[in-house]
Amino acid sequence: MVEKEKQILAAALQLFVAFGFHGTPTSKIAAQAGVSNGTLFHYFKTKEELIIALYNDTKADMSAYLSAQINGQDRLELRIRKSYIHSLYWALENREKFYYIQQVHFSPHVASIPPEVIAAQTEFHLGLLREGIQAEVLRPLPVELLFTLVSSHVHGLYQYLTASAFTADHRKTVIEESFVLLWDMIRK
Amino acid sequence: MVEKEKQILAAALQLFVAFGFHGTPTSKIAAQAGVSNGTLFHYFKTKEELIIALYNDTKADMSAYLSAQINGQDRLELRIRKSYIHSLYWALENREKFYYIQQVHFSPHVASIPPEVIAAQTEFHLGLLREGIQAEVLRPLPVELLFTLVSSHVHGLYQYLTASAFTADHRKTVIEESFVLLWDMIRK
DNA sequence: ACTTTTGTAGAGTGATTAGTCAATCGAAGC
DNA sequence: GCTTCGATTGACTAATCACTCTACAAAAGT
Repeated sequence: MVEKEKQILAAALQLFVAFGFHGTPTSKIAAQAGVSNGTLFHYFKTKEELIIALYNDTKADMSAYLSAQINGQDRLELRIRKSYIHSLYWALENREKFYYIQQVHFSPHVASIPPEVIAAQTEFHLGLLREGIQAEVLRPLPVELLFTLVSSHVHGLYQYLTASAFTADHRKTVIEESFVLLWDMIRK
Repeated sequence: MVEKEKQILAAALQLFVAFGFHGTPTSKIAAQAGVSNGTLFHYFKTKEELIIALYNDTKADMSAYLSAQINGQDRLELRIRKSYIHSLYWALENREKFYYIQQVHFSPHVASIPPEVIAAQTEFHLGLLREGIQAEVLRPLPVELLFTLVSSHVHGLYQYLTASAFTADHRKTVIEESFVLLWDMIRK
């Protein structure tokens, strides 16, 4: 049954986010997932392996969502716009997952993730930006700089939107207006 | 002796950043600080208290540095500019401390920090921005939005500058150019 | 049918660790 | 010199937790 594996991952996500890595014993994860202690270790050899598997699973989830939203036929600005806006939508709809990714990044467990795995995940976004520079749509800055400017914009907006309770409508407005600010900053 | 307390905080900073909260036992902190196990618990009743004390100490350090750099007589744009640039300089010169602040933010320990303590620390920056909006120097956006846009810009730049090894000169150029981008985004 | 593999359970274990405590030390005041 | 009291020590404890192991059940394969 792959079912149990998913249950374990779901339970781990909830508990890790709520209580941190140290604060959630494997026994509690197993209990919350409705499986025995031994079963957890049948699917994940160590707690560390579970932490990393959950990270990969979460990242894959986000990537899949983004890919589904963006149409390769659209013109570049629209693709960048969609990539920005839907990153935010995904984050807002999957707050635990979005938080978990950052939680892993600020923990010693990042060291266990092969750099090429992390690189692969940003490749899509870097590609978009590279295309923009080449087409002289975006400022001729280093791609990595553009990339961090855009990602931190996303993180900032996320923080702003989750700090207060806005209506879905107002959220949409803020997100779209914030893209205009971002776009004016990076466009040629 | 206040000396020992400082030694413990310094040791804790190094170890927490290198191995995470769970990964560093209090015994190792005491050893690295050159004091006994009991002494550590004489100064900090619990490990949690040590974590929080280190957080406050670090934040105070940053605030003191920033206050010293900014002259209340300067005109607003210069004060904002200095606040941006020196935040980055401090972060680059105190990477462990800067990292630690974020590490705490993505851990369950944030919950133990009274919200008003966190608020007090952002009050200075919010004040600058409020002044800018009132003087019609900055766009009439919600201050909190402006604030997160600026802070995430700082974080993004920090990440970019630490990911690769640049000369001090080149770093200075990038920081100054990035402020222009930011300023164009937020100014009226 | 029967053998093999795979999944599941949960009690058990060895190691680790936060925090305690009783004993000493040393400086300051008298 | 004596007393007091905070600082300091490090052995100790009680609890926790990651992980193992044995036993059993259920599929899958033949």
